[in-house]
Amino acid sequence: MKAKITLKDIARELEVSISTVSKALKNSEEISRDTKEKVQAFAKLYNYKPNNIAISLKNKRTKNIGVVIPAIVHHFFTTVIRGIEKYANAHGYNVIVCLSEESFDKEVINMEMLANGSIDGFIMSLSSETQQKGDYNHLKEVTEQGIPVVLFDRITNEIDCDKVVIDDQFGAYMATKKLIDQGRRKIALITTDDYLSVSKARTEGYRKAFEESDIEINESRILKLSTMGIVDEERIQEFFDSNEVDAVLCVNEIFTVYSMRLVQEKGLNIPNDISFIGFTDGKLSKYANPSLTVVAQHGEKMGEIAAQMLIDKVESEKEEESFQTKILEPTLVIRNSTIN
Amino acid sequence: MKAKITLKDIARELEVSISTVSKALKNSEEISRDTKEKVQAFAKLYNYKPNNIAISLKNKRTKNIGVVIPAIVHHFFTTVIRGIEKYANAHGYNVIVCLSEESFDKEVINMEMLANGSIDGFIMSLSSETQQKGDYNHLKEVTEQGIPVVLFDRITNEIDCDKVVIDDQFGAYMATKKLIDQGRRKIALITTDDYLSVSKARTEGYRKAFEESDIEINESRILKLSTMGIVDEERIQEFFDSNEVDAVLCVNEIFTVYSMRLVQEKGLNIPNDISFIGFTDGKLSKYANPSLTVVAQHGEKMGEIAAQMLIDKVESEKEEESFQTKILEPTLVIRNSTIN
DNA sequence: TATTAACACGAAACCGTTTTCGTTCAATAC
DNA sequence: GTATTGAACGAAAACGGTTTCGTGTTAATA
Repeated sequence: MKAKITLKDIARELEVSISTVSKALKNSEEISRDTKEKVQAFAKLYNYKPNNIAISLKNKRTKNIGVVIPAIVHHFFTTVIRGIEKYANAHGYNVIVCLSEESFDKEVINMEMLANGSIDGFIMSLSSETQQKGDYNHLKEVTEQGIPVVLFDRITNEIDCDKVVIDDQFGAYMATKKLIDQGRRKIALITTDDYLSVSKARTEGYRKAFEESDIEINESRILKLSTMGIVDEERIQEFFDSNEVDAVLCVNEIFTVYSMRLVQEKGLNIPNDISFIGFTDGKLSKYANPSLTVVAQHGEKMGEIAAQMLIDKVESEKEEESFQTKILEPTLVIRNSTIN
Repeated sequence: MKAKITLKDIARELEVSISTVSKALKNSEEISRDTKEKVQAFAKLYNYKPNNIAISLKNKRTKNIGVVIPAIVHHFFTTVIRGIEKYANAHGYNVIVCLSEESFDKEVINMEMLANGSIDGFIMSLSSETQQKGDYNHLKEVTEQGIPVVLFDRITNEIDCDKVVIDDQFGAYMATKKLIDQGRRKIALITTDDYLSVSKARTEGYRKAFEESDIEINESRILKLSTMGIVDEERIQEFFDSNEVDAVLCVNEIFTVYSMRLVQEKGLNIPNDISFIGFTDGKLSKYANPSLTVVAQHGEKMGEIAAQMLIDKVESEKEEESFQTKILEPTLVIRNSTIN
């Protein structure tokens, strides 16, 4: 086991000072050509690599980004991580991922762990419990300490920071409108409780499309399910047993594919008897049978933008308190669960 | 913006030395009750939290685990991350995730970035390009430096370290055997090139089941696809056009669901005309239509075990060079793509 | 010959901790 | 009254770098 070599080791071997070695490796003008070559050759030979921790301590910069998300098994979040990774790595940053598992406490603990020097900034999406409680003190604390934060997807207006979201309301509006235009009138909405910022916006978009077309909404056609844990299959079953619907808009992939299978088992044909539109352009949608028409959220893009915003803030010297909210346009990906 | 408070700040305010503050906060016997109370109260008031970076530098321990995986959009890997996170967080460790995107170069770069002090150990699954090249020098280097490594799923025998895998051969054997027992004889295998350790093992299991039942294998029923990029839909199409099969074993979810839709479009009934078994018990399988019988890999469990093995090594003082390979048993999850 | 400037390098502070090893002072023992 | 002990605290080194500010040497200039 050959231990890592340090500046001190090189200095000792070459009988120069640590400062000289440090400067020589940085190709400083101060150091003679001879010495530089000697030091650099030696460093290369012994595969010297500076210790990141020491550098972090000195510059008060870790080149690490903390990402706190509610879950990782949701396709949308994994695509966002991918986007973050992509941009961050290209700019020399590492990504530390922490899962809140939709729990307020875990979110707080994870942030505290990371906030004490481990990272230069946060990219996060709020846990549903946090949004339900409406308690954002942990976020306030880090921003007050001067740690930049970028919120994405599940955001809050109570915190002043950069944000990236898609226009969820428009996405739902667009989808609902399409269903209406195709002559559907009994359009169900399967969503989650309103405290989730995205679900609320999507519900609004759904309502807006109806209002604009002067169609009355049948409130019993709106089903609100819990975000926690597994899908409440029984409630979905009941819902379809007791409601007549000719189209369904769902706020995530799982709700959609599960519902689709249910109505197929009842003997209905998709999309002839009933149309489906989901949110998130993931694999479930792509490989569903029939393949699913969805509102694409462009998670990877979102991740890249979030990373860019964060790194910009981290690397900008000035302390301007100007925050922006980027709103991405969702797009409708037409597949076979709607009439073409 | 209130900046983070340090030991020095506390020391100055309270007119004691830094050492005293440090000891007081650790409840050292050396410090008088009075002073301890004073210091602790002050620290609490100003929400003092020690700087992780400084501590890392001092103890040469970061409490960070580096995870390098080929991709994150595969359900299996996300479940493993989840397991790692779970165990790691419970033991005070953070998880730094890096994606190699199946690229050898990215794998090397990521490891080098992390190996210079950022992490205490690695948990990783090899990129397909790495397995293809058979070049493991980057792994050798970190192990020689004394950094513990745990390999999972896609492993190599050329590196001495702890490993966690499922018994892929047995998994494939079990699945194939089941199909044979149900009277299927024209069983196709859709897999990837043999350089992927897992694919190789699965192919062996497939062969073993045939040998044991004294059935000749029709080599044209084995389809090898690339791991890179997207699914080669054309080759799958051709394959089914030119081969007569009554059952299919696929080494991942995507291959399976795509093939299923294809044969359904050709008018075949699953599972009556043709059975399907896939690998990985993910959402695609669960929500496919019909729901998919799979060989479950227990990714979360795998992640937990990997994290446990790594942390054990990291925290064990002694330098015993003993490595173990944990082999998890896969289980067959029976759903509706096979005859019950 | 004395002054000066450029050059090449080293000493030391610093980042924020931990920890070892004094040191001071008062109380006790002899 | 002196030596010993222990309690309570501080100084300083260490972790591994970066960076500022000397400093000694040499060569060019006055």
